[in-house]
Amino acid sequence: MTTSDAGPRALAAAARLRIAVPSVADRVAAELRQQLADGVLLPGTRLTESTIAEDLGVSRNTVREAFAELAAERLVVRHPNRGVFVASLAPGDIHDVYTVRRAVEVAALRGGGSPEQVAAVRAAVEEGRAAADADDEEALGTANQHFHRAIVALAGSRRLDTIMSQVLAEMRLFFHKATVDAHFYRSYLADNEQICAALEAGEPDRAADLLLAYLDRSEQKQSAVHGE
Amino acid sequence: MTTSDAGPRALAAAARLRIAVPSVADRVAAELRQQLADGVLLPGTRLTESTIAEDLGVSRNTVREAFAELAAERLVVRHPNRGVFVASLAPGDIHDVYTVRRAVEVAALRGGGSPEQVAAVRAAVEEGRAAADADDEEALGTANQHFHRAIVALAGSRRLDTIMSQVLAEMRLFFHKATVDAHFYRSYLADNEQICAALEAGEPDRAADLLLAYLDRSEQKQSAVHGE
DNA sequence: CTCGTCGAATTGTTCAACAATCCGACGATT
DNA sequence: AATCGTCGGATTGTTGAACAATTCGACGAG
Repeated sequence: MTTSDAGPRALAAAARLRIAVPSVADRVAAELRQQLADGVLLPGTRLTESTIAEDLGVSRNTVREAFAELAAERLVVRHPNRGVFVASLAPGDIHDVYTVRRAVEVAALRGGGSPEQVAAVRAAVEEGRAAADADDEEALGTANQHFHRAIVALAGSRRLDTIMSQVLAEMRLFFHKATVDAHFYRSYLADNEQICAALEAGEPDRAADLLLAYLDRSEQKQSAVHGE
Repeated sequence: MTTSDAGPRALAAAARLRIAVPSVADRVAAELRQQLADGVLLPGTRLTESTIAEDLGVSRNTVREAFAELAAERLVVRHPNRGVFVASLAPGDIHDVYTVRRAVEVAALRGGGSPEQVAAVRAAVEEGRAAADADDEEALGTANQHFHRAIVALAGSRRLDTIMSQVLAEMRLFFHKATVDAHFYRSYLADNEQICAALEAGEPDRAADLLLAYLDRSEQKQSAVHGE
């Protein structure tokens, strides 16, 4: 046996270290998730099993499993016997999503957090500031997500983290309309700074109140942009 | 065409009314969920695809789809190439679950709620009282779940409701040990009554504080029962 | 006693087939 | 002309079989 074919062995080693190599269905789901986040697939778009199976060179059954993953994350909806469609959020859904965010983020923030966790929040704030200086709207958006993810991470709960991830993924679905406004995220910079400062000052309750006000404002903006 | 074969047509009618008839995979998932809740399948048990496929008279692929559903709900875990196992919660997971409950339930309760929603909470309290009078431990447990579900329902958020449903489903997985103590749920009756009363009195914040204390106590009890 | 190898069992994935369902188009009836 | 039923194509839901990849335990060599 020669040493030239490092492929299979490297994968096996990775599997042992990382516990597992992602399955094909997982990779398909990841690819679709990416396209959803990038806005390649817009809300309401129909996803045909056979088409995607061909495009990605996998079996229709595998695509089906990927759909199950995405449906569980609410990124797509299944209409029995009709197909799966990219999820589209109604005005009511916007309020619903923000209700979850208020519950999760405020609770996490109110609990304070370890110095390292607080430092992560600070890092996200600085990341946003840097993006703003560079006029990089895209980086500004992701920095904002990092900020809110860091806040939830304060609670140190795996389940809360995944809930937040899903909510953010859902929001990316209908954020594309909003990002046309270049000043959209920028207005949040000051809020993030204030919240972070309050947290660092050992006043998590005040920080939580600020966050609550921020979320209410954000919801109003989103609702305004999104139809009535 | 005769009128004797009402089968297919009845199903079609149901489909039109209910939007859809549950798919086979959904029914398989429901069956497994039931067995998990009933304690027929204990944590750590391995679920073999072919066995379940035979037992339920469905295809292995369909079982696979059902597994995907359950995995998304964290009721089972997939070990790649090894199989799926009934999820078992470590001590850390208990705290994790209660962290989610504190975030979700307290936030929902603090928001108050419509008179009908409050009435639903009251109904759950009375349901528990009746079960206690009848010495029906099982009914007492489900009444308790109804109570907490009703609290979350105060927020009127579909997403929060499903999150709560999943958390409760997870808890049923490791509650079987605890229910040996006949007085386990009974001790919660007074708490529920107090919380409900505060809510009805228009003091949601006080109710939330009571609930918070209740959840902390509940977590301690669970941790004590469950290993260290 | 440790290590490597072999083999059985199970999972991951594909493929092909068929029933059930949906949807649009076409045509008949009023 | 508009409405309604019917038909046919396309897609999904589900099955069954097949095969590669992987795991795990057992067996045997050193």
